[in-house]
Amino acid sequence: MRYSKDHKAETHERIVKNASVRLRERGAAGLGVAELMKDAGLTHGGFYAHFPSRDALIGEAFAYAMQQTTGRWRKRAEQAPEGKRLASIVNGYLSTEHRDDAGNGCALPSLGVEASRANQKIRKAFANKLEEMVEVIAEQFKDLPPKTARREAIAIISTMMGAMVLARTAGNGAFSDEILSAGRYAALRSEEAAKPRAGKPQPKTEAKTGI
Amino acid sequence: MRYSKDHKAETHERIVKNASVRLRERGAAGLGVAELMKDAGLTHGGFYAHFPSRDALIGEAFAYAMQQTTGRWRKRAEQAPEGKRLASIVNGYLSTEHRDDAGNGCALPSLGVEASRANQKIRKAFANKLEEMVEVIAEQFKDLPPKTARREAIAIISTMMGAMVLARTAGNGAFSDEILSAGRYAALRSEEAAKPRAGKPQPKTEAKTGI
DNA sequence: TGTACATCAGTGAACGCGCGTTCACTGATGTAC
DNA sequence: TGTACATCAGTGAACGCGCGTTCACTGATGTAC
Repeated sequence: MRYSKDHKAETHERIVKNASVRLRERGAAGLGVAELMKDAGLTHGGFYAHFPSRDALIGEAFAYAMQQTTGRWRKRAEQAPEGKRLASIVNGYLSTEHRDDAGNGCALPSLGVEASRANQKIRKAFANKLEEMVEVIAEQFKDLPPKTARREAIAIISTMMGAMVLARTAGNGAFSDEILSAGRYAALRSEEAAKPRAGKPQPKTEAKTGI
Repeated sequence: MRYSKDHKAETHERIVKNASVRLRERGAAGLGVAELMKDAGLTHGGFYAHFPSRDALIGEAFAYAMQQTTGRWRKRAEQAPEGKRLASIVNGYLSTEHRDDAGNGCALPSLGVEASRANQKIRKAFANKLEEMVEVIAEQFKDLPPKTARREAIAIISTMMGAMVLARTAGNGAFSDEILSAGRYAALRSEEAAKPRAGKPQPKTEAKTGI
């Protein structure tokens, strides 16, 4: 059979999107070429008309997951009314829906560790996307000096993604819900504490090692 | 050859310990039976005299990593002088040494995601160890009501492990160091903010979804 | 408008490598007598 | 004290399955004339 002009590109994209969901659900070790092609309604032989190798697809699937993630952060930051943006991001992030749907969720908790073990190309791309996320959050702290705003942003992202990983590890019962709740609390408190306000001293504890 | 009474048990333990380091470094997908036996100075055929299957070893390696992790948390909490315990834990955790030696480090950032994808036995064991870690940290907040102390503990652990994952993803340059620093700052600020003190209102932001 | 040919996304059988697993064997030392 | 036998942790060749990859082929539609 012969197909319309964009047919191949559409198929390619469908394979990558499916793979990106599976990648976030199960990690790279859980991705089989045959299964991915079946997901896309094809047989495994056609795979190499789209990708030079399985590794190449995994690279694209990583990239897609990361790009989708940063896009969503931006979108959410833009759509929420000013002053409630961080709360909107944090509450959406540390939700049971997000916890229970890793495949369509943020790439940081599902792929961060794997990215840190991957080849340099993936690591570098991942670090770049992380930088973007830091900037999106840092923009919510316009009153603070840039370095301080970045510090706040990094802290919030760390807390959110850490709580998400722990919540998923704990399953979906009371303990897991407690983790999500504690994470929301801490991330939003972070925001409170960071707002410079008359008469409220900045915390004095500072790092002792590692820099 | 014939060996001393404890020889087999010692070999078994050596294999498990090596595997646990490799597991934290590379994840379960990176563990090959032949390589692990070579690490222990043996040939691959003898593996099945020690373990019924590769999966069984991975289970033991998981358990060892988790048990070692909780043991260290306890030890560090006991050894530091009162009042500096949390700072000691946080600064030790979010150090470049820990970042650059995942194989001998905390099981949460290296194995948490993988545990959440593993079989129920590993998941359950992992969640139990996480509970222990929460309790170790919660004990540092003796002044707070138990539920609040747990919330603080969970927040600190989330921030620490999240920052560690992100720092490793970012490599070992300036951005990575910045993440460690921001994590230490936030985790220790969390401690400050949690201490009930006259005239200082508790933060009012509360979770909206997910519980 | 109709016919012959080219194109190329997709098919499915087959290959081959890596790796988990099996198994007959080894050989040093402990035990029985 | 010496001899025969039992034990069993470890050896290394071989098996076989899963899975990534290759390749000759298909067949519907576009293009040339």
